[in-house]
Amino acid sequence: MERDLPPPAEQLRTAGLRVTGPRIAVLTELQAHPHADAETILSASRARLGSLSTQAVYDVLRVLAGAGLVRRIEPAGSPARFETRVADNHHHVVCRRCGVVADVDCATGEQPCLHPSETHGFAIDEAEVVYWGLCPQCAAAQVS
Amino acid sequence: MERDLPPPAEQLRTAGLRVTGPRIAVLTELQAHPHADAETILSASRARLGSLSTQAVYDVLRVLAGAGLVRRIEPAGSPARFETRVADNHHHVVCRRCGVVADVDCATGEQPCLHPSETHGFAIDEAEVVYWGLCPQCAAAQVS
DNA sequence: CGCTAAACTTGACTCGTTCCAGATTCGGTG
DNA sequence: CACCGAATCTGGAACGAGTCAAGTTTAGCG
Repeated sequence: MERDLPPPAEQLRTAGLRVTGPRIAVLTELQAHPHADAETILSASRARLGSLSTQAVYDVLRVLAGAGLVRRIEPAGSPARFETRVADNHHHVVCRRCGVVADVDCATGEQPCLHPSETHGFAIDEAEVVYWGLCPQCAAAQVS
Repeated sequence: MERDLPPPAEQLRTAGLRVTGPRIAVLTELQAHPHADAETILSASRARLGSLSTQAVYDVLRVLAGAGLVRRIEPAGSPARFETRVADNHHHVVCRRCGVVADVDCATGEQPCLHPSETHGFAIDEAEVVYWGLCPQCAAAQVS
């Protein structure tokens, strides 16, 4: 499931971005723990570097998202989460109870539902699918 | 496109909810202007009633959503929006630029993408699809 | 018609995130 | 290897959206 990704420093250089400690720390952390929110990334990266400011993390995440190195997802009722799987068209399952997120490969090939029946004249460029349900742990907890 | 809905008071009674001014005002406003956010609903309902507290609107919306009379949607980067189309399985197109929302009927029948390739053991009960793009107005504005 | 739980009011407050301004550090080109 | 501008820091204030808590009103049953 985890593909080999180029090391963070190389990713940054390829994207034409400066290679800095905070950026490497954030990218590394995100590759290790996908779907983390800003606060989680902050504390993990801070531990990794010794110190790191809140703004630095938000700045870095915005830059990385702008460069296409990370993707920002915002499930309803949850703070924004980030992931490094960007190239492939995949979707997410979100647990209604604990909010945990898992990746789901696209059900119907490449661009799945990108062609709705009627578009109202919109120029559509992305179809985002979120599956809602209960993760195994929460489902078990609910029964008992 | 707009189906005949029972009047708000009747909807409330049928759902076993008390019939109050704020609830009728919110439902009426929402039927007239789907995809409105809480703030818009608040000011419109306030105008309709003379006065209405912020909290009342959030309370009413939560109760109505809980009773299944309205549906809450939260496109990323936008405050929560509400609509009265609840029974049918339909999705939304959201404009990246201005945030306007439009309804889209489900492309592939009843429960469209409700069966992803791999569920990671999740008990999935809903598939939510959001199409991202540009509305006709914003697309035109971008070209010029 | 009167009671009571449900609904509403008011106002303080949380959370996640952004912005601001100036001081400082640091990556990478010349 | 020195410089320059981008990146980051400190820390603060501010934001929008929504919630909590405690007191007051009211719908609707009996």
